[in-house]
Amino acid sequence: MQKASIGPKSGSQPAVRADRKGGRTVSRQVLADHVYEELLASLMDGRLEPGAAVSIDGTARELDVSPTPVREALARLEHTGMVRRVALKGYRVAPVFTREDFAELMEARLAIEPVNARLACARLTPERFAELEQAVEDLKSAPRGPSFAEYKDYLEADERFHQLIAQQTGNQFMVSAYAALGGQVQRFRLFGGVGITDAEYAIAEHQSVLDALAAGHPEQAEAAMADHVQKVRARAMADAPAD
Amino acid sequence: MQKASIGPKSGSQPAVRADRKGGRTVSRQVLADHVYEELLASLMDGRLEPGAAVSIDGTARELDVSPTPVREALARLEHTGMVRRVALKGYRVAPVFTREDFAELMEARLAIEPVNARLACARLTPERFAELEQAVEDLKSAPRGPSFAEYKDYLEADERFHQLIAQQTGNQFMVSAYAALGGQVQRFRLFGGVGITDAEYAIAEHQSVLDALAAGHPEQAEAAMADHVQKVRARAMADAPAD
DNA sequence: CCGAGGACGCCCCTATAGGATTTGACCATG
DNA sequence: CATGGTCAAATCCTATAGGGGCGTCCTCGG
Repeated sequence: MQKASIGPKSGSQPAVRADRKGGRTVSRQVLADHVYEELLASLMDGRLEPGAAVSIDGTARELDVSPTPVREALARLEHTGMVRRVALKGYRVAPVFTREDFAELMEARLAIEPVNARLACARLTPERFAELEQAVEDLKSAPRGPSFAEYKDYLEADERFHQLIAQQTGNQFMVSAYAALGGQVQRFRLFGGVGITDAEYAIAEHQSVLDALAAGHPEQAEAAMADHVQKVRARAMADAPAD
Repeated sequence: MQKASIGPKSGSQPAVRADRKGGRTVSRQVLADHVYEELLASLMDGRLEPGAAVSIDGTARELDVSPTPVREALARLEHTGMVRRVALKGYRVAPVFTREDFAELMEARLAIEPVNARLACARLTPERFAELEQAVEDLKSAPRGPSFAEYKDYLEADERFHQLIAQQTGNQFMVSAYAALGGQVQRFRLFGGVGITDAEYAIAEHQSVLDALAAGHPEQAEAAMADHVQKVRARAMADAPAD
């Protein structure tokens, strides 16, 4: 192994590296975690396209690690639905969504996200509310060019908003239920062809949710979120190529 | 390695075994899958108690495999919430539920399962309905002794009923959303102290859901399921030791 | 044109080494 | 005698290296 990188002298570098951030040891990183995050980032920003093979050995070479941590990272990743595994054949990036997949995804979001909004309303703290406001601000100010790279920030803020609400429920199960969907939603935003036309309306809808939360009206927040998800679905079903 | 089991002569047995079931090759099993299922079974039927350490090396020795497939199995298992991992410290079986955890779990079920019942109603096929009926029958006929082992079948049928409804939605995301909760629910049934007193009422509630499905009334099915989950919560919160 | 054969790549798993942490015994001290 | 501290062994996590088996692709000869 050992490509042209900082080569340990004999393949026995310390198994663990104390990653430091801001001069303080954050939490000792394990190689598999690093691989996981690297793969996740590639998945989420479109570097790894749907259907592409994710070779264990290849990834290991690329990241200059042995296959074992890559296997572990992929095993975790599989559970998110972003990669699929076929025994003895390896991993592939999950295929693009069909219209049916998308409809199912939105149906699931519709079951979960309005409830999240309602629950979040009851437990909202000022700090968390500020974070939500920030996310909406970022949505408004993010550049929205025609290429993916140009509105990556927009997508990121969108995802962040929904994630924050899930976290705000204070319910670990709702958080992970949303997390399971959120990754897919984000991937769909990238590859499913959600147009930028989405943005103008979506911002207003996010604002409505935020307003309801600010006013402390759980039912209204729930309704606003349901409305948002339904409209996202309607817009996407209209825009998306009839596959 | 190599304990006193059917010993391959030099540590190079075929990496793959074509598992046969009913005379036909089902799908070639990978060792990691076997380990996964073994661990899952231990977790679900109470052999592995909450808080217990799940050593990689130890499990490997016990199942007579090398650590690598165990690592992979545990990595997948972690995402189910049944085991927790601390970097460089290893895996432990997730701790017992607190009252708060339980409340959160039921809140999440309340968000997801009634929706499942409603969706399932629309897409119910006769075969699947028969399976649901069977599950309720099994609930009624399962022995309900005082020890865990004696009403294991009861718990299994209970879990099966809810799982079938999730599958019946035809929505992959709802299936996995429920799956994420189902494992925890099952574990709580084992360790959380859901009494057998639960059974008499629960059977009637399941029957109500089934009736609504049979009648083809989605809203009624949704309401019946919501009612069931709420009552399960109420009974458990009353029974469970105030921890 | 086509089929056989070999080379390559990949998955899966074993064996094993290194570093860290815990355990337990043993000894010195109050 | 009890107690605390220290050092060594055991245990565990983490990661690497390597090998077996299988599929695939490319080439080369008919």
